[in-house]
Amino acid sequence: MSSTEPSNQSFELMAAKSRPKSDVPDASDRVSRIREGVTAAILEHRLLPGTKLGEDEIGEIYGASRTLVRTALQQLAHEGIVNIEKNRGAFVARPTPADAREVFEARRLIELTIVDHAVDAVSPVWINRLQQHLAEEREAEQRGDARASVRLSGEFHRLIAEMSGHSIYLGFLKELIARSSLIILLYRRHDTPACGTDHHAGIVTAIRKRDNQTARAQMLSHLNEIEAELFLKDPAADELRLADVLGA
Amino acid sequence: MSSTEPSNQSFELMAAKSRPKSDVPDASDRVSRIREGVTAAILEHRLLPGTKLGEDEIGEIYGASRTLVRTALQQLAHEGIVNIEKNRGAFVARPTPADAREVFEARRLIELTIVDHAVDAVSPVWINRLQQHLAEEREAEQRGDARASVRLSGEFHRLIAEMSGHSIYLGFLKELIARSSLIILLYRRHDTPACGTDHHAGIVTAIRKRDNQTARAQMLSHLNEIEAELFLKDPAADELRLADVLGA
DNA sequence: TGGGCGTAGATTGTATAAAGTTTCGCCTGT
DNA sequence: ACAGGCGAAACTTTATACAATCTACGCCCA
Repeated sequence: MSSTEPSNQSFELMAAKSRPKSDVPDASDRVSRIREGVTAAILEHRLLPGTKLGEDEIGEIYGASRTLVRTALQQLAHEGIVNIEKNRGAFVARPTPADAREVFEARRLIELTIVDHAVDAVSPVWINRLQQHLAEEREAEQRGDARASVRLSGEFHRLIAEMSGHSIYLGFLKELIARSSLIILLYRRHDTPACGTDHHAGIVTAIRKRDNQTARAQMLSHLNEIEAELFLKDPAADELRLADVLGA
Repeated sequence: MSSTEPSNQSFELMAAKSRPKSDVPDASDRVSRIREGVTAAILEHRLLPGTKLGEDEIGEIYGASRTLVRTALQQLAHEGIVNIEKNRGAFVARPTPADAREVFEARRLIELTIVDHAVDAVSPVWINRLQQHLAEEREAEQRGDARASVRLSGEFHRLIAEMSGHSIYLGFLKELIARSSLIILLYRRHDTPACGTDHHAGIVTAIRKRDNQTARAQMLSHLNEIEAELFLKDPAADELRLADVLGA
């Protein structure tokens, strides 16, 4: 369970195992399919905050009944990237600036600790996987594929969390990364240069050298830089301000 | 949203608002009712790890259809206190010693930070509420009410998290507290003296004095003491060892 | 007598239908 | 012309029925 090698995910194993004879190939876990599809869309900035996620609509896309769609949406709501309003439906979450500050504070706290564990767990296999990931990031960046860049940038942090072997931190960080993606989409300043890949490379180097202090420092400055690129004033839409001032 | 006063929870407001005419008094949110009922049972050590949570069974208890029960169980599974096995059903989670170590490490990390925020947010209203809670704890302890003691002990930590005004830490800590309850139930050494109330009082005193360092130190030693009372060797049941060795 | 196989019962997974709520358009009255 | 209210459509929520799967008991055979 706390395997530190970059092994296959457990749910993949379970999926393969529990597919005995059904003629539908994806019968393993269709709700996971939906959840990961929507999550990927959010991480790649294809789904914008506030977008309505109708049950029929999604169900038709994935060929699933609303029962399955509903469970997937509830899981996403628990992860904080979807808001479910009673009798209204599910919407892509719209984090407030206050949420954004909380998310980044939590990321600093958790990811600095994760980096420590990652340094302890360093191995050739992991270094290999990290550098392979860096290559993917660079390639997407050169290709100008913004969507892939955003997604890979988040996956880098998740990779280090997996490397730490700390499943609780990993779960927490998954949530924080997904919310960060929404936050960046909402509040990033207009002209943002290619972010992160160099920082990521520096973090990997420090981890490879088992340089605890440098790795932490690099991660901290990386997160701070991301947050510094944000403009955390009241959201652009005026309705939001109204909702904040009057309602909750 | 980030109100630092001990106000009512937002969902309670929503519940009250969306109860216009229904003749059923508990119409607010029956799935929450189920979820909180089961959670309370776990926190009070009435439900033991491994207990089967049949859908029909729970549905009959709460007078709800399986649809709602299923929703509640899925939420609990996401919080890590219930395991759902495909085509087998839901069971109260049985944390491994490795899980226990992760939970307490995460609690140390998060609760030390939460205490800092709580010191910043100190106010007469909050001090009042904390001391009122301490009184409840002492009373339950004198009364010899073990179940109430366990529950209140967890609620103390949640209270400080609410005081910090950091909703993300609060959500994380809720999960960790619930899992801690299961861990303590599974791994606590036989003879355990009345735990915690004195520590809790010390923490409140330090917070009241805005003594940052002392508050952190008290919280740290408190958590360490709880973990020290645990015997984190392989679980009593041998099947568990088998499952760990062979399966995952 | 012990083990393997098959069927029956029970339980969960999924889909569909009924019920309740919200929203939007239209119509009427001023 | 505009404000307010009524009504229908769309959607979510909840319940129920059906299908798939697992567990357990009993029978048969070696």
